[in-house]
Amino acid sequence: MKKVRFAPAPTGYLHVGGARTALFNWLYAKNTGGKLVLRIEDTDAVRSTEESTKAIFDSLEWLGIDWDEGPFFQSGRKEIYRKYAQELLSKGLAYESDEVKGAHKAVIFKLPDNRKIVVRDLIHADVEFDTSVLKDIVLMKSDGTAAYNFACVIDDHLMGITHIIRGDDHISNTPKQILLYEALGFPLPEFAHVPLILGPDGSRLSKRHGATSVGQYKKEGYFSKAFVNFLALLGWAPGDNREKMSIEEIIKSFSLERIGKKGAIFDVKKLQWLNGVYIREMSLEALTSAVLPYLEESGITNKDTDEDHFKFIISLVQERLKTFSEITELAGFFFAKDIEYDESAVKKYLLKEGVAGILGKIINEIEREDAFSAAALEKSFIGVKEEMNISNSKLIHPVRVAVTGSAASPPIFETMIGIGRENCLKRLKNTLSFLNAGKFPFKIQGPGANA
RNA sequence: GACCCCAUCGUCUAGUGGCCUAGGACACAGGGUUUUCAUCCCUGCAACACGGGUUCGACUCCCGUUGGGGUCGCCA
Repeated sequence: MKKVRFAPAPTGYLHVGGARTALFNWLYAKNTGGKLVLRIEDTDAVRSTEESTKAIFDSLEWLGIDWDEGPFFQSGRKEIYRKYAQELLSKGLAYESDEVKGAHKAVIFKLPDNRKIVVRDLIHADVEFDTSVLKDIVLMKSDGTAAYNFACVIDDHLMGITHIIRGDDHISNTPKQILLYEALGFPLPEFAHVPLILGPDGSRLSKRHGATSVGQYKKEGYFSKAFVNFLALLGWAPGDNREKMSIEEIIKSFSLERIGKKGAIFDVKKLQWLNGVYIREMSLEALTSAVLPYLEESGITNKDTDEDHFKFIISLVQERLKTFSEITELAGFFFAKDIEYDESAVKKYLLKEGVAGILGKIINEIEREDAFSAAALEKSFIGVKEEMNISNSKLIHPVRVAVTGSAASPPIFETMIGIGRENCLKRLKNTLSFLNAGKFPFKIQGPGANA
């Protein structure tokens, strides 16, 4: 039985690189019918925090990654590490440091001279190191806790890990760990070092490239299934051109052999596209509940809005959404008390000859008609069009800007129905008075916003 | 700097010596549908880093160069 592990240090939120490592481990376990162990590497008492641990659990849960054993905390296993350190000490393979840095004496592993260590890696070929380029390995720190390479080796052995799947950045630790496996008399596990996730400039993905924590992507309104799908395709490919894959399909096709050796740049554009694909396939119910928190948070939901009406509005923007959070931008005007206008839309469609007259006419037509349906609206629009002898677009565009504040919206009749008769009338009249006053409440353009 | 890893379109990748005038997806550009936007459809753009070998034949194998990345903590 294969057994893998995910072993994050709780010194910050779950990084997307860590998330992918966790995912690959999880996928490997699922694919082979093996087990996944979760181990929290909190030997650094100063930097490890409970919040981080919690954030990691939250993110793993959001991603849908569960584990079969653990979580084990290294902070609770000090005695175990101490025992093995003592063993190496008494065998003469390790020595105590003379440097006094803390309450204890650090225990350090003495490296053999000029030995070649070959790391057999499932992703890379064999990688050879010479011990002459390595330094002695700290086993126990002078604060009495175990150092990474030591705790890692002992735990991986004691927990029965058969395959160590971890980031590429650990490859240079591996020869040291192999030496420790040997010294301790532990059998060697298999290693698979997956390439790192890179930022747009090709260097390791970090904060300066933008969002790096899984929590951030959740917050920005990405659907966990889309995110996982995207992550799986970063450095791994099924080999048959599939892009959108269900988690079951991914599990079924997953293999270590198909993981690439090259670092992969995190392409947010592709994530957005994939997220849009998932959103378009969501049920209205699911999408509505996914999107609701964003509307509530920005305070634009209208409590009077009934469920069906709400869903109707969601259905209008569903295919336009790339992330859940965009709902406020795309559907905010349906709920807003007073709309703000996009400056360039006003210039383009409202500040034109005859627009005031056209808006006045459509107000009349709508007021004269009791019904407020697509059919009724169409009748009103045709009425104005014929009476004023104007083209459809001469009418539709100004009305759209008048009722939404924007030049882009879902189809005009549905949009108006979503806004409601009274609100439409009110906005039309407001627009008319702004037009007369020559002054509009313009939307503040955020950075990157385009008219 | 030392050691290690990596190298196909801008990006993610397919490709394991002939199937390659190198395939798909994202992005981008143009067009159609929608008198808006989005969706959808069509078209286009665009790559084997370079130089040597090996071979009847190299994107695929070997060597070198260049470029990029990672690691060099009593952090993990």
